Amino acid sequence: MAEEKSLNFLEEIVENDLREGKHQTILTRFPPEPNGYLHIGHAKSICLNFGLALKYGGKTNLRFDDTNPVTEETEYVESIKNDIEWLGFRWANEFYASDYFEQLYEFAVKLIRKGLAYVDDSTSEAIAQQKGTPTQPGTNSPFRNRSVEENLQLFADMRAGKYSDGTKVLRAKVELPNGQSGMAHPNMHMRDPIIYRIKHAHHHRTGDAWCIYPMYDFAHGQSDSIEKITHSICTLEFVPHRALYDWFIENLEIYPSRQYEFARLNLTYTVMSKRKLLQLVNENHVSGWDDPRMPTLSGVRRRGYTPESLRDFCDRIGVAKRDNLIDVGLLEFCVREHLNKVALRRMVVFDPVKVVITNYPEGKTEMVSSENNPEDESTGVREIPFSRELYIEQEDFLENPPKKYFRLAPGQLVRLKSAYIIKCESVVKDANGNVTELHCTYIPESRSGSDTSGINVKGTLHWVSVAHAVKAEVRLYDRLFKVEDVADAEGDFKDHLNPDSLKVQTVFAEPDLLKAKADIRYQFMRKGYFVLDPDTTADRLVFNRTVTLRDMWSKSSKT
RNA sequence: UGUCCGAUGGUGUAAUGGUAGCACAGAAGAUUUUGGUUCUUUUAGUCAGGGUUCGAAUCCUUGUCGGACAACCA
Repeated sequence: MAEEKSLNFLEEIVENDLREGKHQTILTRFPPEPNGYLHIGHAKSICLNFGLALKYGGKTNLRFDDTNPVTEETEYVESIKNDIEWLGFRWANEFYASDYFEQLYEFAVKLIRKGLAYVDDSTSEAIAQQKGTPTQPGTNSPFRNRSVEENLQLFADMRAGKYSDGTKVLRAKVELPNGQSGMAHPNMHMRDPIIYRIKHAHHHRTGDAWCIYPMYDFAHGQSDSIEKITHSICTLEFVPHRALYDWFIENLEIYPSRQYEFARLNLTYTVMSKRKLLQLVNENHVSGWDDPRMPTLSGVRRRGYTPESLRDFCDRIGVAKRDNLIDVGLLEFCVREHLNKVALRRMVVFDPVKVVITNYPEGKTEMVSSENNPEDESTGVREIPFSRELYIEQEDFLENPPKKYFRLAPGQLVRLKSAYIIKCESVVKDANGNVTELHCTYIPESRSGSDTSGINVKGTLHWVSVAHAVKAEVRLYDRLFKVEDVADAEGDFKDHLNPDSLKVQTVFAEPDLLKAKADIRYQFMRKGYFVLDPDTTADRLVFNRTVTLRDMWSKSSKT
């Protein structure tokens, strides 16, 4: 019997609605504004909206919330669609809030007719003034009591382009239950909110057809309603908007979509706001939106994260209404877990020291075979050239090793992965005392697969044959920020950038990596998971480190 | 000083009046031709006070703490 996973609060709501017959099926939507790139926080929302529909046999629309022409561009539309598909989801319909401009306009007219909206000539400063503060009630606009006819005419004139930007707006006219002006509403959003503003701007889809555009509050809920979205799921900062959301639906007498809010994702050692990410890009702290250190979907994709691991992550973090700060270690766990199963093992030496096997014939090369992935036999084996001169990692040799050091040391034995057991006989140093070569002997009968030596060694090292080594560039990434909770840290968030978040080095790889492909994941044995970067050219291989391997040794040896 | 939302191990997330569980992280051990993987074991929690109840993480109440809200942004 499979253990049943408990439901999150949204699943409970949906199951209740279905059980009580409130809905026969559910319809959700993912509503990005095309003014930036998607990040992991959006992935949580995408997995939630699409996941809920998938789980309960419903559908999900992709709807671009494109009501502000000055910040929105088609370029973003394309990247957003690409990211959602990459994550593995398919939308039922591709819609745009701008598809509904005409209908939204009619909704506004209806509100005016009902005496629930008015054209206001106040300046934006005056309107801000009228709003009051969270602790003080607002005051009425002097234009609040214009007649329906005048408002109708003025609003039509706004649409017709008779007024310049900022000179007039359409405002909802909210009344309190006791008949008093809504400007005294305890919820700031209910204090006669602006619902249409004049912007003589070119829209990415409607072009110059409009010079008035609806505000978010007058577009989102109505768009949900038009599409008959059953569950409109958004983040916590929209909680105070819900009263308005419902107010419009009620007064417009349209399909009652319902809004539900969950806590957005926060991750340690990074930032998750479009504004801050944009700043990192514009000020060249990163190479672009797809810099592998960025939490954008394009960034983590380039970094080598898989859609599977991201979906798993979103599944594990859960959904609730309390603020949270997820340990980025959980994300790393998810990607390691997936990559461990699919990545092909390869050997790459990062900081080489030469090993000369003194009893191995000069000029001889033999091929040893090694499994591509011990987790998946179907991936088969590959051949690796072995010869007299090899590179191993500098850190795999210590002249004076501590007690539980399983690697190479004078007189000590180690296994070279998929090849022979060797013994360190002597150390060659330069004038400065730096180790330049290790002279070793190998045990011929210890060959991998036909080992008759009877010797058991504790350590196994990766290596590459000097004569056959292929040079490559690796880009090693670390956390973008030095502090766990960047948003909570003192001062400007950029003060906390990690200066060592990127290290580039040239490494020596086994020749098979010449055949590396962008869609194949690799584990450089004992070093981490890597993926080919698009910067790769015909004569330069470039790899991004997705994540390191879990490393108990460095952890315990540090203390 | 207002309204709204929230508070469970280090981090997340369950338990819906009846044994506080799971995952990550941490620790210990076993296996291992990756100090990886895998497998055992293990540390650690209900914000505080009062109340209702046979019984409270859960209900009531007061308080404390955290967050959101005053863009012609979404």
